[in-house]
Order: sequence, then structure tokens, then C-alpha cells
Amino acid sequence: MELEDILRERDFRLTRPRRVVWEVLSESERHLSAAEIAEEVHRRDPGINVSSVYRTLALLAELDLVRESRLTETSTWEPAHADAVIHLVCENCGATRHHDAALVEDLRAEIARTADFAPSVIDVRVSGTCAKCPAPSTPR
Amino acid sequence: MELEDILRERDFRLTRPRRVVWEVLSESERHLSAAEIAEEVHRRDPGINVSSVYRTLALLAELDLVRESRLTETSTWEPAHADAVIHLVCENCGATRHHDAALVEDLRAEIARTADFAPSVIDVRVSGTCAKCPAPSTPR
DNA sequence: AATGTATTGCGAACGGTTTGCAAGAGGGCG
DNA sequence: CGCCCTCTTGCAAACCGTTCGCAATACATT
Repeated sequence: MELEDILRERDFRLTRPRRVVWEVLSESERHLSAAEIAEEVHRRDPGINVSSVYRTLALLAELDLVRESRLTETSTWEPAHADAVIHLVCENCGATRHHDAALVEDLRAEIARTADFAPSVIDVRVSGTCAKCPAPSTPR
Repeated sequence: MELEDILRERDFRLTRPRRVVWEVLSESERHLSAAEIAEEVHRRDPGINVSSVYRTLALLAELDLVRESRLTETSTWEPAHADAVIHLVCENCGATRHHDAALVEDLRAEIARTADFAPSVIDVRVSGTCAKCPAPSTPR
């Protein structure tokens, strides 16, 4: 996880905004919205501008270091992780967790076999209620 | 699929914008963006305003008649369909197709069993290339 | 240290979505 | 059938997250 090397390799400079955004993302265990990232970055260095945060996120995504998820209304960011991760989104508390499921690879095979389609990335988003949460107050 | 009854039942009125938006959505086989919907609605009745389209989409979603997907950058809309549908999004031509996969239900069971989580809706989004498309010109 | 260039901060622009409000139209009732 | 009440609409302005242009800054190389 040497941000510097990855940047160098592609002739990008290691700058303060880039380092701080990357730190924030890699230290977080949950998905963060652009606003949350900007806020935390700003907390660590008030001199870093929002537009740099956006530019950095775009760059890191380009480098496949972070991944943008559009699971909920506002998109969120997280360090890139291996494929085949399932996102569990709690309808009640809003938390997003990861979960490994062996079946995802089976799914990939099934799709490749039956759909005339060559799958690359598979995203599974599961809405529901996590164990810590009571049933949603406003069931839809 | 009697839009009128469903609206009545909840004390909403059947108005022209609502009827036209619903028609456009239910006649389309693919996902439509808000802009596409607005455009087609406007084609059928130039008097219908964009804001009514948005308001109608929100209402229909509330009534579970349509579903908003956030698969790509801009979100798209489609008539609500049964759970467990897989969305195949071609990285090349951008088309979104549906695909049934029996394994989704197995996945649900696996999650319920192993994740301390009660799944309700499962969304599977598969990026890849569809058979009609050549390999993407700009592989990422 | 000096230099050349990528990158930043800033503020303004953007574009899709939402909102406030007066005018308009469903539809229940007489 | 027409009235009336109220829900909806059209319109235009407001919003808000994101992007952009540009001069100033700060990386990295020498």
C-alpha cells in the first residue's frame, strides 16, 4: 500500500491533499461520502480545498485505489477491495458492511454460461436489517 | 396494472402527467433516466413540465410502482419488478439488461445463514460485455 | 538552491433536482 | 350537469453537490 510508489509509477506527484485523502479513506472501516471525506480531510488540514478532494478521489479511482459505490442516494467511497464482495446495507441504521459469500463466484459462472454476457465486476447489494437493529419502524 | 385504482386507493388523483409518465415507463423495455422520461413525456404532451415528471417518479416509487436504480452514474427508472433480478450492464454499449438467475435465492439463504443480517431486497449488478459488443476499446 | 511543470486553492459556473406559489384541473356531491 | 374544495401542476427561481478556469503554489529533478 505505498501510495507514493503507485503515483510515481504513473508520473503523478505525491502531494499533501492526496496523502491526506488517502489516509482518511484507508483508515476508515466504512464507506464515506465525498462530504464526509472532505470534512475529515479539512479537519486534518484546513488548507485543503474541497475541489482537491474531488480531484483526488477521481485520480485514486482511476488508479484503482479506491472504489465509488452508488448503493445509496449519495455515492460513497472506500479503498478498492477484491471483487465479489457483498454489501449489506441496513435499512434501519444505514450502515454498510461487507460480507464474503462463496456463491458469488458460482453466480459469475452461471451468468457467463446462460446470459451471452462476459461478466467482469459483480456487485451485490443487499438491503435488509442487521442483527443489532430492531425491525424498521416504517416498513415499506 | 391499474394505475388509477392504485392511486385512488391512497387518495391520489389520476392526472395527465401521472398517466403519461406511467405509460412511458411501462412501455419501455429498458431502464430510462429521468431526462429520457421527461423527453418522451414531453414528446407525447409538450404541456407537461419536468418538475411534474420528477414529482410523479417520486410518487410512483413511493407506491412501489417504479424502482430507481443507481447502477450507473445517472440513476434510471423502470417499472418495479420481482426481486432477485440481475442487472447486466454492458461496459461497452451501456445497455442494461435483466437476467434471471436461480442462484440469487441461494445467495439470499447463504446471507441469512452466515451474516447476522435479514436480507430483504437483493440487487445484483454485473458489469461486463454483452455478446453483441466487441471487447471494450478502452479496457480499464 | 533553482527550475519546470503538475497541482492546488479559490471562486465562479454548471446541471440536475427541488421548491414556493398562484393558476388549473380532478372528482365527489348536490 | 355544474360547483366547489383541494390536490396538482406549470413556471421560474432556488438549491446543492460537483466541476472548471486560472493564477499562485509546491513537488521533484538537476
